[in-house]
Amino acid sequence: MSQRKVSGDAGRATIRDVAEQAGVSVASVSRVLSGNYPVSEELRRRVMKVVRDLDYVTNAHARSLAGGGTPTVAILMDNITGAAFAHVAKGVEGAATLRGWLSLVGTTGNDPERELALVNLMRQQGVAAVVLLGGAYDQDEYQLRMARFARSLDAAGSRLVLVGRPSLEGDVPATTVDYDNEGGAYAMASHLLSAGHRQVLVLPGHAGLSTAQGRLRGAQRAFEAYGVPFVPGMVRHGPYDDQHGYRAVEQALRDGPAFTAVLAGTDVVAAGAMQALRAAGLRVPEDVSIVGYDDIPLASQLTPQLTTVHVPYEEMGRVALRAVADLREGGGGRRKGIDGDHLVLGTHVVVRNSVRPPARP
Amino acid sequence: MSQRKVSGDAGRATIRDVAEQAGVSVASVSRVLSGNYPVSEELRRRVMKVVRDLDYVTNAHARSLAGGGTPTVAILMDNITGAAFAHVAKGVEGAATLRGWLSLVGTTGNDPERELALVNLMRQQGVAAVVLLGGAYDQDEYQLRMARFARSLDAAGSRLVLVGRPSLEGDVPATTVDYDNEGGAYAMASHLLSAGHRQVLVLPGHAGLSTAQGRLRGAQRAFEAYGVPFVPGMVRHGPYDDQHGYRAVEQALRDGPAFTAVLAGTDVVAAGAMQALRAAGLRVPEDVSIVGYDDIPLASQLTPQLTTVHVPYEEMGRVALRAVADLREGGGGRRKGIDGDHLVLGTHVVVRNSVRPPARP
DNA sequence: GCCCGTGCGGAAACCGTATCCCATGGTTTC
DNA sequence: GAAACCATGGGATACGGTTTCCGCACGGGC
Repeated sequence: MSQRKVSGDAGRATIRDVAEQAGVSVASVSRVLSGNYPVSEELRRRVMKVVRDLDYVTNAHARSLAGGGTPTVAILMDNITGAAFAHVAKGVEGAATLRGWLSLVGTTGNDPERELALVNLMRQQGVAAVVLLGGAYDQDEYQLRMARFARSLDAAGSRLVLVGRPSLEGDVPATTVDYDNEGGAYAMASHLLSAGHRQVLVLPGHAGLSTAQGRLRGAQRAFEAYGVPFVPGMVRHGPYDDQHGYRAVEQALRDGPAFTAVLAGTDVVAAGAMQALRAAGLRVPEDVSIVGYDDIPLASQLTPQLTTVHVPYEEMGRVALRAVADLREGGGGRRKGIDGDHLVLGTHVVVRNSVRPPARP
Repeated sequence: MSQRKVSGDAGRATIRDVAEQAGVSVASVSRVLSGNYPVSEELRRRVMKVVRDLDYVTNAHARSLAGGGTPTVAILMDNITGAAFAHVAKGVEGAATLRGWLSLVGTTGNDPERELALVNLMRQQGVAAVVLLGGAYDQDEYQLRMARFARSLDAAGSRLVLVGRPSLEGDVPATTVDYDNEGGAYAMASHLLSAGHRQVLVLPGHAGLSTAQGRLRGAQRAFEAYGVPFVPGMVRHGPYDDQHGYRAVEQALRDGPAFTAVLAGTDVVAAGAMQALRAAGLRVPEDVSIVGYDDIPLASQLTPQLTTVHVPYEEMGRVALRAVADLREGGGGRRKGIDGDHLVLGTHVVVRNSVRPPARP
């Protein structure tokens, strides 16, 4: 009676167990399972029967160690419950699954420490790519931190992908997938201006956030293009949540300035703004027009349905994954600076029912 | 000049590189890093310096293989973008991160084949637990399939956790985390009935879905308790999306029967219903009352804010992870049938502004 | 001054799989 | 008929860690 391993004990069956029970060598089992080596029909049958009997699955860790293994992509974001992020994640995950890749998910809660810890954790896992989602605060420090991440991942044969974040300056091994944030805001503001609005309450988001800054710039440019003075006092910064939308509108209604339209930084902010207007007895869009940004499902679930900027979040996720997959298959040669490092997708205004020309007072 | 490995080549540094450069043995490096063995301060300093210099991280696959490794939990769901699922996922992920666990995510797209493939994939990964989210169709076949999954995972030292799904009959090694679905529906329907509504359009969801069935049963029981006949013709089955809510209401308004309130199966369905009512020129709640289920953020973003049933999704996620973590730490002894295999969390009605007593015609 | 206990570092045996290299037996070719 | 060849299967090794077992050096107590 051998000391090796009590048959039928807990824990999973190994390839050795299969080999032993089938009366073949370990190498043969491996070959049957991976199928990249000619084996006789007889051998295949014998092995597969034992595999089924033992309900054997290969150990992914061992396989990875030995060189094979399925590639894994890590998705890191602030918060899974954000609709926009969730759509990007869906895009990444879907594209990953399509080519047999695995997806890991981690949330940073907007904490640089946790971000660092997670990137390191992913590096340990030997992921093929780390996808970082969402806007960034504190630009200068951000650039340095990301550059470190990028080089560190690159050294480990992995790749940093920035989605919806500012791309990196200098010669940094990273891929950026972005959308025309400022252009979308420009178009959205133009839509309001061309409807005749001149007094627009602007809620771009948190002042330090890169996406908010871009959306504000786009709006400003539209005002300039229309020759309408852009009054800084009409801008209210704050987080991307409905409470901020509510409070900002509530306060503006109480303390001024007067406005005939609200340009919200996201659909969620617009939802809050809409509630505040209703609470004050104002009708949308008859009394006040309102527009959002992102085009998440919420936008079409509100009444009236929200005119907003469509951002192809899910496709950004797919594109991000495709980019790293291509890079990985395209050959190991570092193709620094080649186009494909920075992809920009278009945005467009989706016209629904939340905008009307301003009422003549 | 050794053939071993060209220093500075691509690929990550190994523990051997660190040992060599620090002039110590591999074992010492391992001991410094895992910290479960006394080492001198001098050694620690020397090793850590090289670790930083080389930007070394341990190889998680190798570590797992050797016995250690960070536990991983797999979250499998239909669709990441569903708000309710996302909250559960957040709960699981948060609790996992809290104890240093990793989270894998996969989406099944409601395809049993993909579910099977994913469960196998997770088994290969050696995950500590597989968490399956969401209601189930086709009860009898579901029971068999899950029982197989459960046993298969159990044999591999892993654990199946069902969240918001029917629990398994018989002696199956699985954990279920559920909420009082039927009770919530009972309370919600009672709320409408006690406000005086007698003609209620019921949109419970897809006829074959376990959650929809529970919500319908709860509503029925409430009608019985109030002595109000439950008219099957007032029930409209369909998917959990806003289009279904819209169409069902639109059609009922056109073809009858008459109703003074809508009992929607989810908040999203309620949002669609609300739109249809508005489109028909009816006011909510003055003309028609409406209630939802789930209490996702959407519920409080609609106007009027939706009265709905709060389901503690995020906590369910946390509870699910805690359950498997406890099981794993509590000792290997299979404690079949012990309480803790089936956890049920409470639900409660959240009263907002979408219900009024019916207008006297 | 010797002995023994203690503390720490090194060598080696695993973990489970993929793959390289070689052995074997039968078939083809000259 | 012998040599070369093909197809197939087995043994050994590498992957990058962790951990056990051992031995060495050092210091204190008698």
